[in-house]
This record gives sequence, C-alpha cells and structure tokens, in this order.
Amino acid sequence: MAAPTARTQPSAPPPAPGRVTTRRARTRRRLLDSALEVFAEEGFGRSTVEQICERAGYTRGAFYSNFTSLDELFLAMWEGRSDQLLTDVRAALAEVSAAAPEDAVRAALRAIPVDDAWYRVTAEFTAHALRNPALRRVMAARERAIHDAVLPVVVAALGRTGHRVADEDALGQALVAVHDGTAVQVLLDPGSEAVRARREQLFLHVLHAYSTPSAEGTQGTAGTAGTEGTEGTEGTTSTATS
Amino acid sequence: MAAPTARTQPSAPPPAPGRVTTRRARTRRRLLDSALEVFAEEGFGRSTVEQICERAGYTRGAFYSNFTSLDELFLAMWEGRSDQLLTDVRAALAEVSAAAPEDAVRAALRAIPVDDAWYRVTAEFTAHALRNPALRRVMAARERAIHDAVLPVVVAALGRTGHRVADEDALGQALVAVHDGTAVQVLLDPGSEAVRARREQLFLHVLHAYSTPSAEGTQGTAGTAGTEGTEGTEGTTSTATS
DNA sequence: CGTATCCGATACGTTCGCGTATCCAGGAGG
DNA sequence: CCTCCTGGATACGCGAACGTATCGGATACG
Repeated sequence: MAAPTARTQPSAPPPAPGRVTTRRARTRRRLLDSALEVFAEEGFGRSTVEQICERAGYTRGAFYSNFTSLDELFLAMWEGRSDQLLTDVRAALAEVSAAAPEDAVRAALRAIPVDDAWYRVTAEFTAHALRNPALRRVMAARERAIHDAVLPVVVAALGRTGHRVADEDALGQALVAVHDGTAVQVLLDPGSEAVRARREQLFLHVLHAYSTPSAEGTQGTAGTAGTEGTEGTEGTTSTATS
Repeated sequence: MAAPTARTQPSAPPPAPGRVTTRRARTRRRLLDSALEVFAEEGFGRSTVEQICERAGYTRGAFYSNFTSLDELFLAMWEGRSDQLLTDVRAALAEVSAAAPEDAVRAALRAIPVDDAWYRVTAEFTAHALRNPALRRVMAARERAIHDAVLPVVVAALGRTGHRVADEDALGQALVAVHDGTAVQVLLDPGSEAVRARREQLFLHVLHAYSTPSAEGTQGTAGTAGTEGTEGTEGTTSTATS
C-alpha cells in the first residue's frame, strides 16, 4: 500500500541509468571537444575549467556536474580520442590488408595524420604520464593496443612478399618508437617535405631490418592483389645474401 | 631616503660586470637546479615560483631579482642542462672515437643516460615548444647541434668498418627520432630490460640500414660485435619500386 | 498534459599565486 | 675600518580560479 506517491526513500532509485541521459551526453561531449582545443592552445597546465566551459558554451556548473577534476577530464578526453584513432587505423589497415608492406605503411601513415593539436596534447599527456603511475599504465596499455592492432596486418603484408618476422615484439616496439620520434620532428619542422619523406623512408628501413626474406616464396600466385601493381619491387633481398 | 642623491658618478658605471657577481651566480644556479626538480615532480604548468624558491632556500624576491618570469627560467634551465648534456656526449664520443660503430653507439647511449627527471622535463618542454615558435626554433637548433656533434663520429666509426653513409642527414634524423621514441618507451616501462635491449638493437639496425658496405673494407676488425647474424641483406631498397 | 527529477546556471566566499615597492644586511672598494 | 652599492627579504594589494551550495528551467515519463 501506500508509499507509492512520495517516496523520499533512497532505496528505490538506484541511479536510473537512462533518464535524461541525452542532454547530459551532449554536454559531456561538447566539453570534451572543447577541452582538446583548449589544451592544444594553452597547454594542460595552463588551461582552466572556465576556459573549457566558455568555449563549449557552458558555465562551470556544467563542468562540475560532469567531472570532478581537470585531471579526470583530461584522461577521459585522451582516452576517447585515442580510441577513435585506433578505430580509424584499424579501418584503414583493413582496406589495404592485401597490399604490399610499403603500401600498407603509407596507408597507415595516412590514417594517422600528424595532427598538430592532437600531438601537442599527447606530448603533454606523455609528460604527465611519466609522472603518474596510473596514467603511465594507461599509456602503456594504449601503445600495446596500437601495437596489437597494427602488427598482425604488417606481418601479414610482409608475409605476402615472402618476408618473415622473427621477433614481432621488437618490430612493434620499433614501429611505435619511430612513429613517435618522427611525428615530433615533423611537427617541429612543419612544411619540410624532406623530414616527412625521411620519416617514411625510416619506416621502410625498419620493416626490412626486422624481417628476413624466406628463400622460397609462397607467393607464386599471391600476386592477386595486383590492383596497383606497383609492388613488384621486391628489390628486397634482390642482391640478397652474399 | 636622501641617500639617492649620492650618485658620485653621473657617468654611471656600466653594469660593472664583476662586482658582487659571485653571490648572484650562486643564487641563480641554485634556483635553476631547484627548478629542474620541481618541474620534474610537479610539471611545468603546475609549478609555482614559490615552490622553486622554497626548495632553493630563497624567497620570491630572489627569483624576481634574477628572472622576469617562469618561462624565462624554464628556457634558461633547459638550455643549460641541454648544453651540459651535449658536452657530455661529445666527451664520451671522443673517448671511443676509435671503436667500432656498435661500441660507439653503446658508449653514446651510456653517455646519454635515460634520466627520468630530465626526460619528464624535456617532454614538457617539447609540448611547450610545439606551441611557441620561438621555443620551437630553440629546440630545433638543439637537435641540430646534437645531430652535428654525433654524426661525424658515427660516420667515421662506420667508415672504419668499411661502411659508407650515403645520406647523412637522413641518418641523423633517424638516430634522433629513434633516440627520442625509445627513450619514452624505456621510461614508460622502467625496469624492463627487454625494452632497453630492443632500443639498442634498433639503433644498430638503423646504422646498418643507412650505410652500405663498400666492397673493399678495412674491415679486418669487422667481425666485432657479432651480436646477431648481421643481416647482410642490405638491399637498402634504395632502388625502390621498379 | 502534468509532474517528479535531472542538469546546468548563478552566486558566493576562499585560497593561491603573482608582481611590485620598499627595506636591510653583507660584501667589495677605498 | 668605513662606505656604498648590490641582492635578496619582507610586506602589500590584487586578480584569478577554485569548489560549493542553491535555484530555476528543461525533460522524460505516466
């Protein structure tokens, strides 16, 4: 009986998981988007809650209703963007999964645009992560995820041209390192085509360094992919072993 | 109050360059040292003038007497440490200038210890530089200096084992990129010997990738490291596609 | 169409850090 | 030994950003 009307009792409403959610989600999203911009422009350490809210068209009340601290928002933002990036890369790699490794690399690099704003933020996130064990784990996990997503594709592509990868972890680590290291260079010297070209060149060198041509190719037929046809190259090894 | 009239010399001493300078220099130095620590612990954006002064044993008065802003101190500190590092590397390389490239690489890596605090600060400086054209130039100049200091030695060492470097700029850029990229990995996963080992391995791979064995070698010694089956392969791809 | 409930806006007091202006001690030069 | 100047300490006022407590409008649901 009773009580149906005014239940002030907290027992009933365990955070109803789907009530006004729609507005909230939009707000949250706008805050996160604005955060990226502000962090990129001002730097994390110099960004204020108010700047972010102002840009998103809200007041601080909205912020504190959605996040408890700037740190929390920073992490959420970075993870969100990072996930998106990973998704993009996966998609891009899926499309070219039948191409030669050279093309795969180029496609991957295209899928990971050296986005100015994003890398400014990532550099800062890195600095932050180096100081905070929890964040460090997050970042390490992220690198591993990228690693896991990219490696199989690369290895497969290499395999199609008759190359085998002995130590996949080493290759993965090398690729990530090269990516990070060269990305900064590209941003520090924007507009320099030379830097960009050498970046690509370095990737290819690394691919070759970490794979060995298996004497016999399975790929008699493998040519299949032929589409672009360019990949004939195979100079790989050409001269080959002494 | 009246005192001010006491200007004996109207000609005004052009900042007597060596008067109390001794105290001042010490103060400046202590502030810079403390700054590194504070920046490393708190992050640049969250460091305050007072924190730095407190750690150095001064008050804010001392700070504003020596610097005009945190930014200025940050730059001065980074440049100072950076110069020191460069000096160390030069010295280390001079000692091993007669060794095989593998040893040179190892010596260089030893000379550039992956110092936790320093890299945390550098990561932040990088982020900062990506946002500030003036700092960006400073950083680019620094990288070029390191590049210029290290390359000749590396090239010479390679030459002694009968390897020639076709594109020195490319090699330099690659080495810097690999250094930066792997340094972060080492710091993100401290204590992992595997990561460290792969870092060294990657350096060697890069050295080989960017140099070609000149048929005639002085390489009597070449046997050297024998680390891994060297990958004679070295197609170097240079020929590239068809 | 009413209404209970969210969600973001507004208002407030507080704390923190800054930069300046002034003061005083200590060390170099005579 | 005395003096004069430098360099750091102290004191002060200011503005920014924070976090909270409360309110009013919007919104999903019956």
